[in-house]
Amino acid sequence: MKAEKISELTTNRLSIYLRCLLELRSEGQSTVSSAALAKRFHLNSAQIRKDLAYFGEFGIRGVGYYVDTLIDNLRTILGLDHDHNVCIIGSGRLGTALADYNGFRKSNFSVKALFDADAKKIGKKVGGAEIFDIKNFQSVVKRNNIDIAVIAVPADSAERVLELVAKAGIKAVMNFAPVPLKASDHLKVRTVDLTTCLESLSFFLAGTESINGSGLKPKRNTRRKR
Amino acid sequence: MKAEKISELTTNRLSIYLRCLLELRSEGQSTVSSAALAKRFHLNSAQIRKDLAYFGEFGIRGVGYYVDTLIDNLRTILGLDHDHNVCIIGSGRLGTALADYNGFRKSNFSVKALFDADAKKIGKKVGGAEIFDIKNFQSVVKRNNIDIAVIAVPADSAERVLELVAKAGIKAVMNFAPVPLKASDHLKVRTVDLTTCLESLSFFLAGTESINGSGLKPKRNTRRKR
DNA sequence: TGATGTGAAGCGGTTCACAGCC
DNA sequence: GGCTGTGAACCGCTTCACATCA
Repeated sequence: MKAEKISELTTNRLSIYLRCLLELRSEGQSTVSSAALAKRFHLNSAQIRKDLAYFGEFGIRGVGYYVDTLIDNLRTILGLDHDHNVCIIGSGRLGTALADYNGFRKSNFSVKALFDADAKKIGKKVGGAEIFDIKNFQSVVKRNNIDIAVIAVPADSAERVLELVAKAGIKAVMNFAPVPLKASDHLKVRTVDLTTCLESLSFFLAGTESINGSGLKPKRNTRRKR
Repeated sequence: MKAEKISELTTNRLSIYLRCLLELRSEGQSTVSSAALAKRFHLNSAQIRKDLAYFGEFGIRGVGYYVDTLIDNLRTILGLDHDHNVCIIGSGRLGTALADYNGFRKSNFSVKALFDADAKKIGKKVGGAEIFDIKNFQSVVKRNNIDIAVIAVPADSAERVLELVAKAGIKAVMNFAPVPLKASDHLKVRTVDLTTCLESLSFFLAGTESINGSGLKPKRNTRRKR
């Protein structure tokens, strides 16, 4: 049986839809049409309908969607109808910040453990979770029913850590190390690459400078033919 | 003059290529072919060539690319041939973690200031940068030549902060608030949405459970026709 | 009437495959 | 011979437009 052939883009949008619907519900709305949802949150109505229709017929023609039931359905689809236990590998600046970060603690995700190789850190607590020795990775993962791993180690350790994660049977990984880890079919990796993100912004800035400045393209030796 | 019609996907890849080339250089390689680069880092050779060719003819047929000169060219293209000054708005857990985070301090990006509305925080130092009152945003930005803003405030303040950022003339924004901020032509926003990322992983996990478990799809009321 | 669900068209990005050049 | 640069084919996602149904 194929895992799923629903693109990451779609699942990301489902998450956004859920968030939007929660906002609407908090405002007391009980139904919403795809058009209204789209206008309110700068989305595309056809895309909303298509994304949702992939999982069932949740809407009512002439009416729209019931906010409450659509929220329930999205939560089920996204696997948010049960809790997820998260571990963070690497308790440097980023790792501890993430452990402490509210976004991870809210909703259905709770950080159950951190890991490090540095003996001085082991045993300390960060945001309610203990730092364990990476040597005990597998047993701590099993004991705490951890199903999501966050990789927050330096680039050169990331590959090795991923193997460890895979061996422990974890199937979902959020990777903050600036390396393109290759996922297998049974292990999904989402890489959040802050450096790439910044450099991409820098590229954009380099382009705007030429607009505000001389009108020349930024200096690039870019004669098409030499 | 059009800003650029180069996709975000392309610029992200340019950043990756640069990183890969730096690694090759540190290993003493002086030339590399697109095929070798692709194989080594799990990329696609045609895509590498196409991405690079967009900016000039950097390669030599029969040889490949000179690592050194390609690095220089990529740095120029990405606007990394000069420094960028970054500010972080919101000095909560995430904001301070980012200020402290090495990834932001390395290379050409340096965090020059943080901002907050909480009087108790103002004046404190985080990772070498001071926390300023958000009221003085514009003047601090000007004084420090800040050209990139990181938004690390709660969702409900993000929109308001973005206006402030735009008004101060900043054109590049990295957004960690879970809201789809809409960028204008002159202001580029990159949103890093950790919640969406996690929920997308959760979706994937919900799908794999059916494989390991009963063979049934995860419980969704997904009869196509009712 | 009003909004969904969906085939079809459109579009952008990726990959192929090869002519052209070193 | 080897590898780049690039038109063309391909593929997948997005958007359109409308038949369908409450």
